[in-house]
Amino acid sequence: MYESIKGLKRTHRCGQLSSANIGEEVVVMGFTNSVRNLGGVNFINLRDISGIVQLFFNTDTPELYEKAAKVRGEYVLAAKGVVRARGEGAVNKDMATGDIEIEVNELRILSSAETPPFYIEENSDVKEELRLKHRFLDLRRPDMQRNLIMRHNIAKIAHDFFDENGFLEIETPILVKSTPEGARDYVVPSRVHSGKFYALPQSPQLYKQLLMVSGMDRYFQIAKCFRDEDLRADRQPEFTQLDMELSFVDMDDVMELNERFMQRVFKEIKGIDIKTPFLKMEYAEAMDRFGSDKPDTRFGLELKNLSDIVANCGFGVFTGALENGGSVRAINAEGLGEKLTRKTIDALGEFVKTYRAKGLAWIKLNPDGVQSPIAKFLTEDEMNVILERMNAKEGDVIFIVADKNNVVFDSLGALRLEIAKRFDLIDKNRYDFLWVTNFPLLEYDEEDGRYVAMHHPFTCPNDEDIPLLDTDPSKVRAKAYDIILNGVELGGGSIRIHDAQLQEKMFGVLGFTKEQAWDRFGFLMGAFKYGTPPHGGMAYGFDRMVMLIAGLDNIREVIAFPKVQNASELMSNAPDFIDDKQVEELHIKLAEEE
RNA sequence: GGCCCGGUAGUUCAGUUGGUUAGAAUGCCAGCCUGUCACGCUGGAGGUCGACGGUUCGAGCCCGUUCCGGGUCGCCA
Repeated sequence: MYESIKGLKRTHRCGQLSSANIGEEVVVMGFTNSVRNLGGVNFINLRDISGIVQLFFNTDTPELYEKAAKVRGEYVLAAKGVVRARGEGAVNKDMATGDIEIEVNELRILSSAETPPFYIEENSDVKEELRLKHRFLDLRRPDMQRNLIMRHNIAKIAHDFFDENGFLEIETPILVKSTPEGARDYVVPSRVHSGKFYALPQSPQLYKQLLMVSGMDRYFQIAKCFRDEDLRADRQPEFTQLDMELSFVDMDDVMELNERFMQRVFKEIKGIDIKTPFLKMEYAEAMDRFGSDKPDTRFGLELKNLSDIVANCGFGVFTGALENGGSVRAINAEGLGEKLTRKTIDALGEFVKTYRAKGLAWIKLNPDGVQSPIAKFLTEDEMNVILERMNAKEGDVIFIVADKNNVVFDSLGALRLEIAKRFDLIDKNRYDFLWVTNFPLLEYDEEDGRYVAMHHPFTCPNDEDIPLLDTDPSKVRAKAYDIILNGVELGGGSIRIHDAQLQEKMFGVLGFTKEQAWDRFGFLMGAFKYGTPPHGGMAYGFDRMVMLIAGLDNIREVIAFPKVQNASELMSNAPDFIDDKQVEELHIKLAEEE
């Protein structure tokens, strides 16, 4: 049963009303947040996206009172009435509209409601699984509404900012050609072309570069992207990029523009002044000092290389790692000696094992001297030089990992963050922006036995490194840059190759034959032949950006309808089986059930 | 694919060494109540202990398998 809205026009949102409206007749509509019927007088809190306002009923108007008495939680109501001040002692200071109420003279029940499976309230501690099954109810909660409002506001700033800076928003296709490089593609079978498939875009990369060839000059888009890879707290298979590309620019131009963009976002959303220019750090330095290409610079615990000191020591684990081309590196947990009990140190040892480190050596500087399981392998001299390099003093604990470089960096980089988190070393009020630049262009893929692009195959090498493509590709650095905020990769980009020959050469280094390269990317290289502006750009992980600015640590909190860990959607139950007829039309055969 | 954590009234949780009829809070339903705002008071209903199998005289608890959810490593150009 429901009543018609006919003839009623909403005049205010609930949260907009204040003592300034006293005496006005208003119409509000919303959800029933709570009912307090005292018998003879009844208060209903009505909620909409703007807030909550109290409706007043009593037995002076018996029919209205009876009707209001039937209202239950989440009923959708329209109420017409007069705003009035609450009496002395009836003011609720904890409520934004707590000094007023609406004395209702007309009530319509626009929709009744079953009792929801969980309370609609802020800071709900209900299991996420249940929230996601009833996401439409979860999104009634004020904190979720705030998150999506913030997301909207950031998107609006992006539209304004890029518009003001000469960018055009242009949509690129969702059904695209599958590209072999990079993440796994989501594919869509073609009905018209038997045996052929579209892919969903991992990013608008090729199209935005073609738009530069087209002379569109500056492009941006808030673009849906898809990658068929496993999820994380900050990763969804379907996600949103804030994507841009600019003609006639070099790295500095892209970075300067984006610093102004971030400055504007932080000013308007959080009222925070961000200082520019941002710190810039080369990839090699970031790895060396922080063991990460996205360092959190809000705290110390920097890595130090001990390889030269222990090169000839008596500890086989160290010398073995060095003989295999690895390194021995360490961090100093300054002043944490008392908190780092044997049990905690053992736990951290287990922690680094998840990053493939075989063990975690440690040196503890107790008041009564040095304590370390590896002390017996080191000469007094070696120990002293280590302590000196680590600036170690009483109360410190030094952690050492020896292995292949990538394992040392991964495990110590992660250990550094883990210690900071455990012992609360991070100033949560800081916003440390950082550009990481000069990435290697290529990395060697042991599995495939060839070089793969670290960023993507369209990234331009540093001008002075181009000759190295023929002699030592691993040494070539790229005109690539990532923007890091508090140790989280907000986005990244590069200056692109805009020359067909150089692009062809790049594919050659990646192990493509000329035929393969032209078959897959010919439309790009062909386009380059007709005159191409130098161009570059970047893309932000938009969901992640909103998450960080909202101070959250889970991306699902800023996505209206996210997917869960197995990439399904609990509310609609996607993905699901399709009709046999659909399968047939698509010319595909399904594997027999096992 | 690996590792770790979780699943008990609608919800959030407790449940001792394996032992009577599985509890609490809150929500829900009914009655009373004219200034509440976590309204109050009285009463009531509400359970496939994720599922399946095993051990046992006896399983929410132990064992195995499996499903679901979370975190993470691999993966994510």
